Amino acid sequence: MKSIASTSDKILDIAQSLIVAGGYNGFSYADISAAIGIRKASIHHHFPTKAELVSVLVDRYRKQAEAGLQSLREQAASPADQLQFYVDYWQSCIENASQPFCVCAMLASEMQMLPEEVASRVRAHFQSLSGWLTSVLQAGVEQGLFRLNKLPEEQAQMLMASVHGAMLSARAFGEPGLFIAIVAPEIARLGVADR
Amino acid sequence: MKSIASTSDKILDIAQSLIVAGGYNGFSYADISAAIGIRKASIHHHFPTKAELVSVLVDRYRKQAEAGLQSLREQAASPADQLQFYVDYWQSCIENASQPFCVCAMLASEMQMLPEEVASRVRAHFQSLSGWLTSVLQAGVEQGLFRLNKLPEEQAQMLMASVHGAMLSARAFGEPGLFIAIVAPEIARLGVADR
DNA sequence: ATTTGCCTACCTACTAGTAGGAAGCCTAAA
DNA sequence: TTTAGGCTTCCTACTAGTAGGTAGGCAAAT
Repeated sequence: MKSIASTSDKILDIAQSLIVAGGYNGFSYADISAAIGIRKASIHHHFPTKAELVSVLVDRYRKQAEAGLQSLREQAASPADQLQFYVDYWQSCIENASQPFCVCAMLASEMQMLPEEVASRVRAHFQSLSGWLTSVLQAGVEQGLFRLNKLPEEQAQMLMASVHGAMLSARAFGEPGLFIAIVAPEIARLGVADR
Repeated sequence: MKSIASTSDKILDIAQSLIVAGGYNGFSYADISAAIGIRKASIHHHFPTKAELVSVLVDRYRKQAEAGLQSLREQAASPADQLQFYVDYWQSCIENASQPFCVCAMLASEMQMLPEEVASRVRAHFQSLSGWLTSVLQAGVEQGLFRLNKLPEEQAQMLMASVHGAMLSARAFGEPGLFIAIVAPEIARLGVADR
């Protein structure tokens, strides 16, 4: 139970939800200020520049994501379950609107005009996510759970694209259920023959 | 040969490229002004408000897209070719960086903070695109070219998500070739057994 | 005694949008 | 044929508000 949340954590929390909603240019220090009842200048005390704030934010997000994915690989029974938990996580995020989009996917769409320090961190997240997916697929193949007709890294890229595209469609249509409707068949297809 | 381009067309052209790069909040009237050598106020003459400008822009984009997709269905030999031409179009756009992202996909990611008049138009594009894909898949099934294990509309949603996700990945990794690497196997998979 | 966290007060640059006028063009009446 | 009106397009000059960011002070904790 983490009852206390430091001011800088609160700043990052609200900034993250604002980025998820509207991207890098879709929020301002004034927005954060209004949301957590602190003056604009005080936010600059914690994060001198916007680029720095978002860099720290992405670092934090990456650390959380990598920890979560890592513990999934250690705890979940099989590679198939690991994938299932991964998409279930996003499904519930989207369904209850808590975090209805990946912050790095959001930022990736604005890649071309992101400060370089942010862009490189977003790229790094994409790399580590595709790496995780690749290794899960690889493990699944070795255990005879998956039968891929592509290399694991290629299949991982396809899967990742599906997940991000499904997020986008769910948002575009305003239908949260669309996410799992698109992604579920995609992962089901990896199974060998199946029951 | 359309040698002359009206001022309002030039405004829409540059606005579109700016949106593709940075989204709705990623450009300003000043940016357009600087790019085409006209004063800010003159742009307001053509498009009184930003929401109106982007609405007209999306309308124009939708008309072009629907015309293009429609003529594809009339001209391309088979449903398989139609899909191929569709992804080839985007591949070349991404490869030569002319239009390296769908303007509606870009706007869809910002859906939550778009003016309603813009949001509804973006939704409409997603609907007509998924409709086109559905009917092409349907025709392919009827001609014995495709064997789907999902309903055509479900398969169309999956395909659309793949395309948008692949655009995002290509952008995130800064590797244009990633787009076709993700999308090509996805459409190849639709074919019956194959040669 | 210094650091931390927040404040007031301010800055410059930029945002979308407005007011009003000048120049050119099209049409139609004189 | 000329001229008058109206429309289009662009301009300069401006507004109120917001952007990210800074300077300096004050109080409490270390």
